[in-house]
Amino acid sequence: MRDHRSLSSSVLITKRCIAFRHHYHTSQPDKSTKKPKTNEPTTTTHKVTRKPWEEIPFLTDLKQTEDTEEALSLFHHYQQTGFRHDYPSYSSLIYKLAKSRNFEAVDQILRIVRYRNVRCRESLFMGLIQHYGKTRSVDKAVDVFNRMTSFDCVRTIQSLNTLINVLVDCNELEKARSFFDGAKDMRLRLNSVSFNILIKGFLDKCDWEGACKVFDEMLETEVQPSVVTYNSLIGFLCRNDDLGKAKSLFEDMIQKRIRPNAVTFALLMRGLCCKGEYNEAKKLMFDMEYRGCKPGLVNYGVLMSDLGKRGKIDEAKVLLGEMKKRRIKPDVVIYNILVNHLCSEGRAPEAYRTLTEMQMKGCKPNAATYRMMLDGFCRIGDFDSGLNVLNAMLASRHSPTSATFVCLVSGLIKGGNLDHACFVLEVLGKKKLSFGSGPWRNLLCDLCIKDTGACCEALSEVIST
DNA sequence: CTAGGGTTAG
Repeated sequence: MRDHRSLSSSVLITKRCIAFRHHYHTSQPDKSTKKPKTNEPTTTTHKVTRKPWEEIPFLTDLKQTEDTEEALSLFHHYQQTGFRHDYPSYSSLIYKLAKSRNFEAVDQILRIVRYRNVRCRESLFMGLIQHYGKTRSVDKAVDVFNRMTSFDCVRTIQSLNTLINVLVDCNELEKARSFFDGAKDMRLRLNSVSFNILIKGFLDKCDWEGACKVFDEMLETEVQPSVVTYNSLIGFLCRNDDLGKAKSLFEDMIQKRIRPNAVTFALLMRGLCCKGEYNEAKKLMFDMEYRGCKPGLVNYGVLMSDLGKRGKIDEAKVLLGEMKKRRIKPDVVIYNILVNHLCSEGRAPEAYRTLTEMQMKGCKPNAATYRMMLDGFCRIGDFDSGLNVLNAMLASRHSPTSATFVCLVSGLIKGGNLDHACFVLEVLGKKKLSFGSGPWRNLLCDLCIKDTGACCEALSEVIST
């Protein structure tokens, strides 16, 4: 019972935020809104630490809108009331639009930006290139890169690296290479990051030789390899069970006075774990400290996930205690390791306690945490708890996969909890999510056994949309 | 901007 409170209170908080936004919204965006009355509890409690840009009313409002259409109309509304937008306005809006994949609107705003001769920062375009990368729109990403100088923006090696990275991630290694080679013509100087990205590209294709060639090229052009360079290579070798070569690279970097960091050791530790040498890995963790490198979250993560994989979750929990003793604050990933393995072993209630614990420690669960937790409850057939997690999840603006939706609805129907099944279906409909006809048929079968009208209506409603 | 413990999607 106690566990449920923290989740439902977060629902309440969100509701308050919405109410607050509504209030703020309807008032006129002139100077009077900038300084709200002091007896308004919302504004005084919400903005204890106020960032400078939050003084700008448009940005304050924009920050609280989730819908892109709403964001756009807000933008135009401010403009009509005589508010003069400047770079912070444009860039925040563009970020928001790009994040929700509304690229037509992005272009539209960019046209205004160019028309008004607003000087743009490089980071804006880097963000855009990355967003196009996520949608695998390679050509659009290249296009942004080519056009950015026309926005009175200085292009540095950072944007080129961003583009090369997007190309590599989109499996366009040849294109990446040609931009890499074109750096000189753009009067940009390749740095270690550029090389590291290319090396990653070859390693992703399991082309060790290719990666080594780039590495040699790096040395020839006198670009110093960094820890990251070595970590990429060592990581690959450890993943592919070549610990011997990894160790010699490790020696190589020390000889070159490039200091290994916590990640380097984590990679080697993982290599050891993969070979079943957990104890050696743990020894290495103590050894690293001796070598002047403090163990961090990554290192504990390696050990904990290895224990988890082998079903020794309780030992992993012991490590959690060890971390706390050493004043290393566990983060989401560490908690997720526990939640993940607890759930897959059918220990969902325990995982749930872990989830509430992390919340109490001020560590916010993320999409993965909620997904694992919800799936975990579905797995053991505790659909009411699952529903509870779903609510918390929605309150923090995350969403389950449609497979999970199916599982949850089906379970609720079978348990005779038709009201809640309807609720979940409505959520599904609102999210405009859907799934194939197979799952629908199964749901209908479940329903037919129970046979009720209300849920049938909900079903057909979702089907029709 | 690059490496990394978990996971993760239309």
